[in-house]
Amino acid sequence: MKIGDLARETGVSRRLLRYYEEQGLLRPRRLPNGYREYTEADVAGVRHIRAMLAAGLPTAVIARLLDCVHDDDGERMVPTGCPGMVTDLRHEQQRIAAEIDRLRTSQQALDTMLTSALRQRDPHSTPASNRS
DNA sequence: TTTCTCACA
DNA sequence: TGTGAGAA
Repeated sequence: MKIGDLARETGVSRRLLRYYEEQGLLRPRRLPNGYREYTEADVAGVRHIRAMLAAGLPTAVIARLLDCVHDDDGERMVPTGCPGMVTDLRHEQQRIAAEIDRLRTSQQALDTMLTSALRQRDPHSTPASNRS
């Protein structure tokens, strides 16, 4: 199928499908006219890519992990196990945990600034309620 | 319709 | 990570 067909079937824009190829996530073969030719397997492939992106994985990692996953009769993405896969996932999990810590620190700093700014404006107001 | 590239958020 | 525009 051509890029427009895959875009329709997956709901992912043609532009984005080209971007995924550029990142090494998809490897369509080329027709003599230079057009990309995709297979049915690429439909599942795009679903897997979307799922991994949603999990916060960067494209470089997804490129490695994509071959370590297969499709469970129609719907689910199932890990088949690859050397290094668990290591990669653990590493990403740690990276995300660190990122959350960093964001928490930012949030705390902003809360402090906001509280003090509000006190300047109205010294009698109660502290800002923090959603944390 | 599709390709690629440059620029940009 | 993802998009828009322009030219072929």
